[in-house]
Amino acid sequence: MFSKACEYAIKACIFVAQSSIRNERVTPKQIAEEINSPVAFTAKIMQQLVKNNLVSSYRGAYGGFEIEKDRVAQISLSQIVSAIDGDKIFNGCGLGLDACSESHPCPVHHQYKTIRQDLQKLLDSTNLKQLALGIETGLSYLKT
Amino acid sequence: MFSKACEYAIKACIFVAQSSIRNERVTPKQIAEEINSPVAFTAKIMQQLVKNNLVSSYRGAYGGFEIEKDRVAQISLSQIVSAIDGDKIFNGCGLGLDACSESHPCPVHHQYKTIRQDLQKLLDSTNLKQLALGIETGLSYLKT
DNA sequence: TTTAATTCGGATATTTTTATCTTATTTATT
DNA sequence: AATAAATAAGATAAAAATATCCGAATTAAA
Ligand code: FES
Ligand code: FES
Repeated sequence: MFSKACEYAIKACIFVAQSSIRNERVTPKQIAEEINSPVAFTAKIMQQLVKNNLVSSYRGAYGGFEIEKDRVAQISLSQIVSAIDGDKIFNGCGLGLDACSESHPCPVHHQYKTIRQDLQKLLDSTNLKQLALGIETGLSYLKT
Repeated sequence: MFSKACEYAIKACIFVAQSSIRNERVTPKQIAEEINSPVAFTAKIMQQLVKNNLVSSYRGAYGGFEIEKDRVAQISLSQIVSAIDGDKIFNGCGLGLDACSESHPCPVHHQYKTIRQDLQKLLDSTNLKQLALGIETGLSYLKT
């Protein structure tokens, strides 16, 4: 469904969000530890998230990554997925035709469209605040 | 969502089904032509489908691939997807945790579970006969 | 001003997926 | 028996995804 990079990105964002709510910046090392991911690869992904304006970074001592508190509830999963995996998942053809279209549909178009829309709705309506809260209250987990 | 191999497999199966209904066997070359895929790679995928008993193959002159007419309506997309991509898509964690579980859920577990189930229902309830008919009647297309 | 801690960027390495090539084997027809 | 047409199987290649490494730039604090 999502690329490994995207899975890491989502989990990383949740952890950063959770920390940011507590006014704490975090380093790639801390993130990797918390979400059980390779450090350097995670750092690369964080750079992409910064470029896409989903996460803020601060260099030097006492630096690290954070998400502005006010924005935590505004950042949806779909934004993160788009930033890392692009939007093929939201508008691409399920069978890999060059484009998904009503006028030249693939055999599974009608079925697939529904799933795709449901997925988008879901990712649109799920934000980092909700997810961070789930972790905070011990209802869900970022690693095994 | 699906791997390239799986996309090819689904399209190939639809074409083979359509041909089988007309009592015609098809070669990898014909399949590749029809679904716009690399021949040799497609041939490899056909082998996997044969191993998984979804498609029958016949060597030698007048050989090729076919699906027993009676089985066309019994073969669902989920069987094809399982054969090529495995069942991670049906029961794996959306964020890549080792296992998806109610007692140790990832942050998106509840949301993701719904999508996953909807997808499975859909793939379970869609069979090759329906899809081949769509192609046959010009309602859908296997390539751009 | 030095130091330590940090992100950034580019180069490189490894693994997986996608794709190709080549040879062997099977089979119907001639 | 020979031939031609086909799948099977294994080796190899190319591309993409995943992962690592290292040096440069930045920054707060000592
Ligand atoms: S054309 Fe394939 S999903 Fe729309
Ligand atoms: S634990 Fe992640 S989807 Fe169920």
